[in-house]
Amino acid sequence: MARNKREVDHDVKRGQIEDAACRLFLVDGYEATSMAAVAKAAGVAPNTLYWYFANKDDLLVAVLDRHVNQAIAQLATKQDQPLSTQLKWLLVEFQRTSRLVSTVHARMDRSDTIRVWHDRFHAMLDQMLVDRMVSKGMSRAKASVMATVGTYVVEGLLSHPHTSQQMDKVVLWLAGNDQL
Amino acid sequence: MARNKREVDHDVKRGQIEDAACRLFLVDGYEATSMAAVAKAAGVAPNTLYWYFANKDDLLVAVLDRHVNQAIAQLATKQDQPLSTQLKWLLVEFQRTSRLVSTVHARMDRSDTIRVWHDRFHAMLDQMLVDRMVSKGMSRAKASVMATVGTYVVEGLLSHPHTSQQMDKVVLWLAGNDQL
DNA sequence: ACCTGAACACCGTTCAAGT
DNA sequence: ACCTGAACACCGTTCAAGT
Repeated sequence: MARNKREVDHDVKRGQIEDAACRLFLVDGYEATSMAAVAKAAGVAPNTLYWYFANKDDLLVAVLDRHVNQAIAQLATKQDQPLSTQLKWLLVEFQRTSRLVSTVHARMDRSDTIRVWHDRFHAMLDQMLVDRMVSKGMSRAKASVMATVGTYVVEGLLSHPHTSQQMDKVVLWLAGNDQL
Repeated sequence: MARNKREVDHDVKRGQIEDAACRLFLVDGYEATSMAAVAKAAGVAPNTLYWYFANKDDLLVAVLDRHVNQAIAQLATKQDQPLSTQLKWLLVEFQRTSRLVSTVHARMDRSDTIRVWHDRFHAMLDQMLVDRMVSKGMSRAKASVMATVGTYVVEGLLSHPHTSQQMDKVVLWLAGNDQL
């Protein structure tokens, strides 16, 4: 008897649950965060989550979309800065979410929802990268290869330990070679 | 009252459990395979597994070592073949275990055992690649960067869907650029 | 439409007891 | 030293019942 039934808008409450999940998934990781923990942080009973999300993977997708949309929005404000700067900013930005990258790959073949999201994300990223390189004068054939290479190198850098020097060297090579 | 106590050697039985786990982890994936399923396939009670392995991650490490040792042994017999052939063989070989690659990355920060194994594996692979490129006349500085790039591109190819044409193009670029 | 307490099936792991 | 049945704590999810 308090905050239920229309006292709070559906989307607002859904957003509050996403807030809690967002925070916990980043700090503790997806697998280490139980639905019970998310519910507690959001101030609801565990099963209430299932009114707003079909399952835990669905909640993950909502969290992922938040991160991606935020990154895209912030990147848009940096379009006129040098490309190496943008690349480095993107790396630092995604480093915070590197655990989620691993989680997505691990859950892809257990959850259709996650696999669809993953494939869509890569299609979008790939198109973005190819278009940029083509507009810089690179042939579409080469741009296609370099987009794939660039994506996987960044993913690898994110999910493996590195000295910042080694990382800088690789980013430098990438920026020079890709003509991003 | 049958196959217990010294009737079967410790290491042999441990190997039989690894056999079962190896098969199930590849077919169903690590997370989808319960310890109960491994035990059943090996013909023992679930808790018997814990006499031979400290926990599920320990069992995974044993399975991973099997795959790696097998791959190294087979690769050794191909040392005189062209490098692009070797690279392609390695890709196909590891493609069978691509789910385990994702699993290792996802479990790294929950399990010390897995993280240690992962870091060791990359150190070994990196040294192998760098040595080979240096022996082909590449500077150590460039070889270091290219080893990192090559490793991550291969990891990316393994864990993402691709047309075989796109994969061939990237491998070709890699073989040409790396001077592996 | 929204929320909940209680339950379900499953999981990795442990324990006490056996040989 | 090796093996087991039974139990434990936890998990994602569901159900019946409430407002």
